[in-house]
Formats: sequence, structure tokens, C-alpha cells
Amino acid sequence: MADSMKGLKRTHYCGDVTEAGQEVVVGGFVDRIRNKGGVIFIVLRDRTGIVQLLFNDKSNPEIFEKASSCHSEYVLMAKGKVVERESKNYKIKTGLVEIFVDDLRILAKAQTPPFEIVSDSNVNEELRLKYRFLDLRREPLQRNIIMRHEIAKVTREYFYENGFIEIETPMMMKSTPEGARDYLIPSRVHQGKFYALPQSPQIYKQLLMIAGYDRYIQLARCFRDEDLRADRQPEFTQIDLEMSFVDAEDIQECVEGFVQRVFKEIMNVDIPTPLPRLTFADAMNRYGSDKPDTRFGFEIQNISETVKDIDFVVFRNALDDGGSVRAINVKNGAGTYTRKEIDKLIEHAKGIGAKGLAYIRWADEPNCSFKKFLKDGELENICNAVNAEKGDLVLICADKDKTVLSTLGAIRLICGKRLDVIPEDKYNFLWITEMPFFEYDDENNTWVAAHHPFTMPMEECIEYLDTDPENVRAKAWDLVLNGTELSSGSMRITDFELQQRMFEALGMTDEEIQAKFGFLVDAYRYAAPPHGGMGIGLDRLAMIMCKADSLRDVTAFPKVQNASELMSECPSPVDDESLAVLGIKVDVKEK
RNA sequence: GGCCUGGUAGUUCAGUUGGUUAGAACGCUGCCCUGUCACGGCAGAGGUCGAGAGUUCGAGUCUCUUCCAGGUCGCCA
Repeated sequence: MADSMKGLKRTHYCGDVTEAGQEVVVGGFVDRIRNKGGVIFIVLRDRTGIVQLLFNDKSNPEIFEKASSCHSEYVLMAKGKVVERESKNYKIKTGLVEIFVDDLRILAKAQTPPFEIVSDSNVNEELRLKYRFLDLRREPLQRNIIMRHEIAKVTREYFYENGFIEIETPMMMKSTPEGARDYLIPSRVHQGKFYALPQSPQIYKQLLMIAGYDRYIQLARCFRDEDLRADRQPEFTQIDLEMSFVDAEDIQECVEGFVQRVFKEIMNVDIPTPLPRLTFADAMNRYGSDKPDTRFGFEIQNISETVKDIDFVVFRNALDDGGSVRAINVKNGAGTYTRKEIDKLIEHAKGIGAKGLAYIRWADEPNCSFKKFLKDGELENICNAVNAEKGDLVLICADKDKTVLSTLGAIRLICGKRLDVIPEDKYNFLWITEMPFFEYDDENNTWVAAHHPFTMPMEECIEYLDTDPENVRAKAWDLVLNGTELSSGSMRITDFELQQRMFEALGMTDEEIQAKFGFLVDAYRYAAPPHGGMGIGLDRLAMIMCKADSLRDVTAFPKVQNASELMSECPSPVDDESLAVLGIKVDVKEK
């Protein structure tokens, strides 16, 4: 039977016990035990830090006996006097003192944990996720989770101070099949009908503008039934906001103020504003990405002109098919990469869709993979075009523009990481503007909306809506931080007739429109102020600010790649009775 | 759905060309130790080598299938 804490009341967190002379009561988990025979040291841990408890067999044999029966992760409460240590530990905050215990309670005994609860654990993540409640006891995870809380707190303060009202929108809403797959919730009362969990509160926040709430904010949970990535969970939190009587610049200015505030307050990092801006087209051409990491160089250069006369079939074909030949010059000694390392890059490029990569490896002399097709001076011309010098590796891709850019963009990132040229303490925010309005759907050979269908086109593009979809740009923008898409925003269409034209351009019939968003279209008939907004990924922001590699490190109970949760083992089957009530028959597809 | 990486004591890993009883460190258990702080010393327990099949006199090691986890492409209006 465990002890009770009767008669004891915690006076201090472990990490706060720094002054000798006082009587304190602390509670926590046993972090470590050092039993020297006649004296025992127990290191007690709570969310604030650790403190050393001291036990001596001469002064109190009974308590000493109890202390020697303790093991890792037991939950203890201890009362005692804070004294100066005989030999001090200057490495930790509480290292100058210790608690000479005169009352010890073992409040709960612990089984031996499946892995050690230590800061620098490199235990298999699968196991840690199965015992997430133990993993969450570890200091790095506690620090991340608490930091995320601080970020959320500053977020609310900033937006509240700027006149935003926090309004909760429904978690059970109408399913809209566009975009990401919805998580569906069956209705018991309306058998055969379903709610959906929100992919975002998009529609509701627009309705709130129509309703006159003017500035709305919500730390909104969002759900998308799509495959996971290190920076993508099926369930995530957005700092969701919408503003009335504003244009794009006003919203961006407001968000700039926010990132400035949160970085200053949480990390004491100054973010200069206004943040740099890059058009989508420029981002693609220079970095091969709509979310470029601008903390390092190796930018993409178009060398189509330089190589147009070279008699190399790979370049020839690409140019004849209306594509291009582009290159990145990887510096910082990549010219000494081995053949094997380069082959690995080429393999990766093939995985992205390129047919291969040509290269110039300049260790001592420029060594070119397509040397035999070159005439005198042509190699020099290419090297000059990309400013190559000794020690560089020039990687060249020839194909359709889209393939060339995405390939070189991805290879650029890999090389940057491998050569360790990305400064860790730099925070490069970047607005990506003038996003394309339509995207070509290769599967169905149609143009589809790149954003939700209420996104405003840029005024000067409206005339091309029906004739030249490729050149229509949206009043939509992304906020990128160090190569991660943090946030996405746009102005919304408030003009009823323009909205009708948009739906037509997207090939939607009146019936479809009515069935899917009839209520929203109707709402706009009752007049809406000009408005727009953004959704900022709180998880991703926290991930970057915590210097974590995965959202799992800033999410208390994350899901794994197949969207299940290893601790509770959800999703899980339900019994037939529960299904019958919902009118659902399960027909599982064989693999 | 495609591609890549990984799976050996509780944990992290090693394991040679296929060859005797599968090793180390940490953790765990017991004993010793009055100033440790990643305490130390002595002793000990602990293995379905992810699972299944195949090749072989013999498989942790080779082949195939499969499961699990991670990364990535597709996907994410």
C-alpha cells in the first residue's frame, strides 16, 4: 500500500529549490538514485527541473530504509530543509543545494519502464510512441510542449490586443468533397447521412465576416484524411484568422506583427519587417519550390541559351520539346563528391521524375559526364554561365520546365543539408505572392482551382478567366519560414456575379453549387465587406521554433505515418451493435 | 499506391566467407560502499535474431513472401 500525502502540501517545484535555509515540500518522479551505502542521493524530477534529496542512515534510519527501497520513476513527496551541498554541482540550476529529508512518502511505485527516461534518448520512436506518457516525461519533450503552450499564449494575446474576437466554429460540419479527403462522422438520427470534421473553418469564418464580426481569430483544430509527412499530421491546429475592410497588404502587415512579437517574446529573436516578398513564378525559377529555403544559395540557373548548340541528345530533346536545361552550382566542396555520392543524387532525381542528371565535377580539373559531346570551349562556356570554379559540382537537368525545376529544387535541398551549409539560427520568413489561380489536373485534363473557389483573382487577370486560365493569378499568398509552408492566405470574392463566373470557369453546374455551398452563395447576396484571412500552422511554427525535425516532437499525442496512434491503437473496429444503430455495413477491401 | 532505409537481450548496437554455447554497453536483480551527481565495485538473470516459407549437412547471415516503423513521391482545393 502506497503512502498518502496527508499532512504535506507542496511548497516548491523541484527546479525552484535554490536557496538554502528554508523548509520545503517537493513532489516528483525519481530520476536517479545514487546509493553510497551510508548516504543516499535521490534526484527528484518534475516539469520544472531536478533537485537532489539527501538521506543519512545515522540521523533517521527509518526514512533511510524507505529511501533505499525506491526505484526509478517512483512518485515521491519529500519534506525537508534545504542545505548547501558539501560538493557543489555548477552544471545545474539547483546544484548548489540539496534537501535533507525528514519526511518521505512513496506515493506510487513504478514498474521498470521499457526505456530509460533520459534527455538524450535515442530509443526507437515506435516504442516511445507506444509509451507516449513515459516519453512525455522526458525533458526535451516537456520543453517543447511547454514552449508550444507559450506560443499559443502569445498568439492569443497579440490578436486579442489587435481587436480580434475568438469564436469557436463547429467541429461537425457539412462535407465538401473538394480538396483534401474529409474525415466523416455518421449520423445516428439521419441514417445514411454524414457530418465531416473541418479541414479548416474556411466557410464559417467567411460567414462571420458577412455577420459583421470584422476580426476573427481561432486556434482551430483541422482534420485532413491524407497521407502523413514529418510536417503533416491528419489532425492539426491552425491560427485561423479573418479580417474585414482590409486588403492583402493589411493582412500581411498584421501577421508580420504577429511573427515579430512571437519570436521576440519566446526566443528573443528580432525579425525585421516588412518581410521579403517573392512571386510564385520567381520562387519556382530560382529555387524550384513554392516554399524555398533562402538560408543558402545554390540557386537554379537557366542555361538553355548556353547549351542550345551543343550536340547532346538529352539537351536537344528537352529544348525541342519546349522544355529547358537548367543547373545548380553546388559549392562548398561538393566537387569532391565521389561517383557513388553523385549516383545517389541521380537516383533521387529519378525518383522525382527526371530522367537523370548531367554533371560537371570540378575536383582538380572540370570533369564532365557528357564530355564526349562537347566541342572546344563549350565546357568553359557552361562553367562561366554558372560561375563554376574549383571545388564545385554543377548538376544539370534537361526536361519539361516543371520536371526540371522540381528536380533541381529537391536536389538543391539535399545538397544543402548534406554539406551542412544551412545556418540553424537563421529565421528566413518569405511571402510568396501572386499564386496561380488554376492548376492543371493531368489525370482529368482540366483546369482546377488551386485554392478554394472563393479566392479572389488579381484584378488585372479577371479578363482572362475564361480564355487563358494558365495566366490567371490569385490574390493569394503563402508565408514560408526556412523552407516550410507556415501559412496560406487570400482575399475572398465578395461580388456575387464574379463568384458565379468563378464557378462557371471551374465547370460547376448550378445544381452542384447549390448542393455544395448554396448557403454560402446565398449569404453573399446579403452584402459582405471586403475581407480575407489566413491560417497559420501552429504545429509547424512550434516545430521550427523548437528546432524539432517532426511535428511528433511538438504534439503531445501524435499519429504515425498510417494515421494510427500507437498508444491507444486507434482507429479500432467497433461492435456490430454500434454500426447497426448507425445503419452502417462494413465492407473491408481485401489487400 | 510507387521508391528508399531500418527491425538481433528491457534499450542502443556489434555479429567476419553461411559453421561450436549469438556478444558489448546501458538498464534490471542481489551484495558491498558516508559526499555522489551519467557515482563506483563484485556477482547474476535476461534472446521466437519481426513473422512465415525456401535453398543448404548447417541460416542472425543467402532467396522469396509478409508485418511493423521512418523518410519521400503521388496526394494535401
